Amino acid sequence: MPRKQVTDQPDRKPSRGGGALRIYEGLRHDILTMALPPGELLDEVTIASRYAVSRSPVREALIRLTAEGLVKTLPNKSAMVASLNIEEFPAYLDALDLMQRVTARLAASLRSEDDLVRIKREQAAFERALAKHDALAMIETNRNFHIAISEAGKNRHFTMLYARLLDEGRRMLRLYFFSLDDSLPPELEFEHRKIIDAIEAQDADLAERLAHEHAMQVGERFLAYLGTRRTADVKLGAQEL
Amino acid sequence: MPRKQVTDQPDRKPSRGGGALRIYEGLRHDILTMALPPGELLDEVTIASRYAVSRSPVREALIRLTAEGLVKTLPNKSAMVASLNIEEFPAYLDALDLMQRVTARLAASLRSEDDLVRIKREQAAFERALAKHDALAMIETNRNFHIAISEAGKNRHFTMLYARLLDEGRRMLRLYFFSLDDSLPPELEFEHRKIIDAIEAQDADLAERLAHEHAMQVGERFLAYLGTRRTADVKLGAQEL
DNA sequence: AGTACGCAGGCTGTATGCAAAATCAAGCAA
DNA sequence: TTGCTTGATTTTGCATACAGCCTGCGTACT
Repeated sequence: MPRKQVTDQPDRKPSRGGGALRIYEGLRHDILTMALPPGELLDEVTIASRYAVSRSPVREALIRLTAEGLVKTLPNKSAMVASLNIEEFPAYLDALDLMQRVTARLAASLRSEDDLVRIKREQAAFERALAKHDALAMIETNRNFHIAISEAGKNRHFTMLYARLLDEGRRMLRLYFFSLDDSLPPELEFEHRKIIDAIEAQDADLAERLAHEHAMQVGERFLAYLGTRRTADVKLGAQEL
Repeated sequence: MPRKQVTDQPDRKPSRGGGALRIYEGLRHDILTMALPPGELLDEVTIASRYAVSRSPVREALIRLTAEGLVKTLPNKSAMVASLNIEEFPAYLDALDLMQRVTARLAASLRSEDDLVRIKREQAAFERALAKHDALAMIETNRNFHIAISEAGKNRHFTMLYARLLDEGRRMLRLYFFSLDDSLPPELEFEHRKIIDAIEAQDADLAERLAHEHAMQVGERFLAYLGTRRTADVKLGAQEL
């Protein structure tokens, strides 16, 4: 006879209500890691069969992702993964900079001891990912580090926008890391640590300035990546360009 | 014989896809105007019957509203209109102030002539609503005025957060206007005009300062409203308090 | 040859059906 | 009276059914 289930975690039924959430998180993860590249078509029946559910929860997940801006949908047509528009990069960087500055400043002023230990824990996770050259983990832990700072600032609205910006950025960072072959300029680690020190010392002005510099650094690195020309030294033979 | 339809607007079928949008906009409007007060239960079948559709498009609308934070939903329970949490007011005001400042500054720097005429058009609509003592129209045109400024700043992310904040604020303003019996201190009109002038003159510093003062004014007015005690001078008879 | 039309297939938007979960009330026990 | 259990009812979450829109291809016509 079938033995009684004691631990209820292992093969517990998807507990009514978990379906849509599972798909939402799955799609979200795949989009942010670029497993689903920008422009990829997300037709409902394909996704439904992939997750072994009906179209209803898929639809719910797509609606939520659309509301977050990660998915675009045209009426009566398939949804698709939102593309990252390079022409919006300046505006993106402006927004990221401002949020980074304001969250760092607020965190320095309002942090509790608990906030501090959480920030340090996230930074430790980031450094572990860095040591392992695990690009995906780096991106995710970097995001979590900054979110932890933002939450120490205790302003829901700033945290929400900042989280959206950082998630949007995850896809750009993914491109960047691809180009770096999963190794990373370790300055990021030191920049993070200096920010932590400023927050710990409750020096709001310093925290803001460091956060600003950090944002500028990230922006410059990404621009430098966009500037890399891998075919510049390829000899193209006799024809003149 | 039935005459041929030439104009296709009048009784055109809800054109497949309009259903969910109609419900979304309807609910959104009712929530923002407090026709649906915070905490109101939104059960799907009731709404579905009210809009004469099935539960599917209702569900879509509720999901979208939930993603926007206007509706809260607990698993396996009815959705409800999100409550405005008074304890979050300081954080709200911080966010509103920052967004107002940054959008005004950007608008002053980046505005085009078209932006300017649109801003002035929205302001004209606001002044008309003001003259008519139409509280609902005032609230809506005020929002549109500020959104127009934000869009002149040409940063999608700021505009998005700002729009959310202003919409959230519409519900608080509604309370405020209720207390004022639809009359409004006309300083708002002059504050708006001064901001427009600064944007027109492309004086970013001035625009930011005025926007900041405007935000502070609105915050103070709302706090003053919260401070009004209408029963303070009521004689309660013999019993000592 | 090139274009317009039509039809079939696929996909989305909406409606409906069904079962798990929650809520409520009555009944029972303490 | 109070608290707990139980059954009915309501409501959500998911599955399925159906209908309209879009696409693509084939065919006929210019």
